[in-house]
Amino acid sequence: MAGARRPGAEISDLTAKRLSVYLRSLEDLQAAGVTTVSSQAMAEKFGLNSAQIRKDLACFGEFGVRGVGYVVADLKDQITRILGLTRDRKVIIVGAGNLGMALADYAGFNAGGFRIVALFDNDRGKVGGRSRGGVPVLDMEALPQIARREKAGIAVLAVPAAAAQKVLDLVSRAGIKAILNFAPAQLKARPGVTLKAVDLKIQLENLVFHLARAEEVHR
Amino acid sequence: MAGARRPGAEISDLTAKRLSVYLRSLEDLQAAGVTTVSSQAMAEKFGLNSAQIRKDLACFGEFGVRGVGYVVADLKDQITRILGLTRDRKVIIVGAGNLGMALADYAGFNAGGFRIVALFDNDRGKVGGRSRGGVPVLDMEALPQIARREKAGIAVLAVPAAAAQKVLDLVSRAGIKAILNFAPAQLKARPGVTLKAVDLKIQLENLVFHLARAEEVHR
DNA sequence: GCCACTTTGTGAATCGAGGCACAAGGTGGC
DNA sequence: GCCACCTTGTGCCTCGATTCACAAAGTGGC
Repeated sequence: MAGARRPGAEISDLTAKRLSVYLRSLEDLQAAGVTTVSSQAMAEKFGLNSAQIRKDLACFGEFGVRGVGYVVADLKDQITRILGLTRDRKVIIVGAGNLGMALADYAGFNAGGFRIVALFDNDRGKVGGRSRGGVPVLDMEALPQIARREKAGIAVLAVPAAAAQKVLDLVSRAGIKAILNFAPAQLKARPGVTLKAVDLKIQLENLVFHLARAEEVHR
Repeated sequence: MAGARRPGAEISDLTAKRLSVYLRSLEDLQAAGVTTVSSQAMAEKFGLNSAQIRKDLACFGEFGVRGVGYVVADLKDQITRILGLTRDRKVIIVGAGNLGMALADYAGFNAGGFRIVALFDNDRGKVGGRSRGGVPVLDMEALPQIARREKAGIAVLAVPAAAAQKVLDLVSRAGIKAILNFAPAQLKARPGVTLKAVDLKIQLENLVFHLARAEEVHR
């Protein structure tokens, strides 16, 4: 049975994130020549509950074979399809500072269906240059036009916090519907736009919080 | 009633993350000259429920004044103390590739009580150099010694996925108890070590998932 | 000093995610 | 073809997080 989707079922974001994890694991398994895998085996591999894995997968159809498990190659294809990774996606990065430049060249970003087409900055000194990996730095004013022409679906914000909301509005108006924000600021996206934040400072502070608690108990 | 902590109460990680968000907001308010703020006002500021904010704060004592709200300066100090941000923390970064180098110079990482003392890499070609911002790149073999001498509390992993688990074990053995992992891999930390993952690929894939769903509905 | 008003702190209700346990369904041996 | 065995898919339960709603407590005006 092919791809019997259930359009009504609302998928939790947590489930979607786990699907990415499963996919990565399946790629490893496939590379290792494994052809089938049970939910139990996958669960042990990364400290999850096997029922959870089965439930996550069951959201989208019945991919498993009872008594056997899941066929690695099939499941990989299914998840790839579910996640929408069947076609390439173009990404633009706004902010050509340290972080923006590094992200532009970061291998993890330019693989697996993602391609970074341009960096944007409003600093005339940076415009016209390229990242070490060759991604061009363009003027912010060209963003709407380029974004539409290239059909960029995703924007990464690597700008200072103070500018972030303004830039978010700009890229939203340019028709981009998915945004990854690295700026340390709580932004508001208009409906229909998906906004994810990667807040490094909060992550660090959270680590310190755990450290401080551990020290306290120790005392 | 100064800092009436409740040692028994277990604090959720979600609460701790929100405290960081509150702290940032309080800094803004203080800079803007605001002296008191109500939970209601903060809630509106970033789309949260006011009861949640009050409950988060109530975990650690009674900081508010009924009928008035919270005194911005006091609350800021309290949260700073709760999060353990009263003293500086030294951070090491493992992996001097694009990402590691960028993180070393990233302003958000070298502020607010964090200081990056060194990068480590096992590539002899990189060892001996410095990041643009001046952070030295040292040999991986020196890591345990340097980490202990500098009393580094936090390690950031910016190494390839294949090496990540090994590096995690190494820094754990060096006495580091808090680790931020950027490698796209599911790692296992020993008990007593806090491990947080920032998985950029999963974030991107998650965005694509939302895009794909939106496109589907559109059709 | 008293009262109307505001906002906190918190018990109770609600909601959602994760885990358990088992019936349903498929496989391979004979 | 039948049977013992294995693993999926799923109803039910548990637990924690969020939200609601209200009594308690402080403020400012008069």
